[in-house]
Amino acid sequence: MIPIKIDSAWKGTSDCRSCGIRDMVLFADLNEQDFGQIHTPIDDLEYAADAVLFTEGQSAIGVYTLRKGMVKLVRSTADGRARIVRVLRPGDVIGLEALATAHYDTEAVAMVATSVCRIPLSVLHHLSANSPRLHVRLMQKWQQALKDADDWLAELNFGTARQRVAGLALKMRDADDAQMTSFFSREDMGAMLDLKLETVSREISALVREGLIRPVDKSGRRYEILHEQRLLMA
Amino acid sequence: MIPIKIDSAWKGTSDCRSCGIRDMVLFADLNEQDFGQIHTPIDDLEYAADAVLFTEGQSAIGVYTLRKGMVKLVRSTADGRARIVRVLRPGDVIGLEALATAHYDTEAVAMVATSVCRIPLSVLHHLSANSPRLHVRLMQKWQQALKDADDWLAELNFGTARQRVAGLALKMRDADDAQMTSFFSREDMGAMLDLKLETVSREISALVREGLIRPVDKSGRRYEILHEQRLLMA
DNA sequence: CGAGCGCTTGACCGGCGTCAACACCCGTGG
DNA sequence: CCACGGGTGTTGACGCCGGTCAAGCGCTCG
Repeated sequence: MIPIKIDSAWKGTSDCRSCGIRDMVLFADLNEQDFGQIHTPIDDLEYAADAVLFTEGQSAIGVYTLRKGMVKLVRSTADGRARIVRVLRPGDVIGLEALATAHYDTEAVAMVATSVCRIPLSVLHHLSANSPRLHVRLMQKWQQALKDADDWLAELNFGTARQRVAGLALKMRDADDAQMTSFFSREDMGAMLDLKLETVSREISALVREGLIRPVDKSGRRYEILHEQRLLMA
Repeated sequence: MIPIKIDSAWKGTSDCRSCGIRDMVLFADLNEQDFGQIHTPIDDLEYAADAVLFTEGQSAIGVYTLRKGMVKLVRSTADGRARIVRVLRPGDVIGLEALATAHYDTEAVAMVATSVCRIPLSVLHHLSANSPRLHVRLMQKWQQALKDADDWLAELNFGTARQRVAGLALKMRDADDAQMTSFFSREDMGAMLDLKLETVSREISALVREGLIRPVDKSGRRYEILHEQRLLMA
């Protein structure tokens, strides 16, 4: 059994008013009056790759906003296999379910060095009842999470191995540069796509050989998309 | 191309105060004051099997509560295949996403004769801001929908054909009688589990042959669970 | 009673899983 | 500076699960 890393660090409390990604996140359109109602500090936290933010079933402290990095949501099946249900990226909210149940439904693991801020449940409960602005944002985040979940099922877990890998390449494109995309360890990709790591590796090799994508590093994590149309077609 | 059935009927307006399944639904703990704020009628509707409640991308009138029957949520992939992402049962909410976007993200189709009530968006927007009781319920429904979505991905779309069919049998057990379970057309089951209908049929036959389940009708839709433990194990 | 649809079953084939060898990168220590 | 070792990714050989194609069966409903 490999010990679980909890390589994390507290980085101070956040001043959300000056947040660099505030326009993407829950607090996007709060006003001064709303901020005045926040009486519990919001912590900034950083996690190393493979660090665990929280585990499945754990009781919840707060809800996280992902500022930088990537986080995978992992479910363990009854017979012990691990399934990655989604990957979250900057601007996404982690652990929304805690608002309803005060427990996390899935395990959350940083895939690279990651920074987040953690908003206490009490703050969100108070504001969601008293700030229509947060209320609307919250609804949007729920809707986005549900749509993402359905997308993963409908687009990435349906069809041939080739279609799945191609689909993942397209889904994981950089926000700022649509030609670049990120892959993960072949094992993680397998857990996302319900394929074995050897199959993932083979399909990636095939896409490279046929000129649809091109590796840009030696670790097999970053690729350039050369032929978007042929990736879409399968 | 098979024409889409829209075999539905308006059955009057609902008096939610006396709803038979009120304790399961959004309006469970509204008080008289809350009901007083509902100024738009809530319609009761019935749909025949295969009738379409709404299509993917359609602009939304309201959010539905499923009173009786079963509804499948269907996504169409880029290359035209249909994927069933979830099946909803009595007490579930249909089309929650419309609260955030005023559009439906998936197609909803009745699988059997089904009755629903439709709550106008305006009513929910007003009440979710003014009734903390509805607010809490709404959050629970979002959380449940997201958990269901993740469950489908992690439990029913992972592993061998046998595991998937067994998993579906367990998931579709009756609410009031855990020994009984419902199946669907073999084609629909294939679209849920990412299997071909022949494979679904073969796996069901195998489970019957081995004595884990037993058919109780001639149409292949209702089965008795004889050996829950062996279904769980795969 | 016959047509049509959905379910089952069989034979065959191909894609993906399994097992294994090998390549490559990188950190460590001689 | 190179030798070594472990971890990750790639590639090959082979077998099996599930897909494909097709035939046949049993309901239901004209």
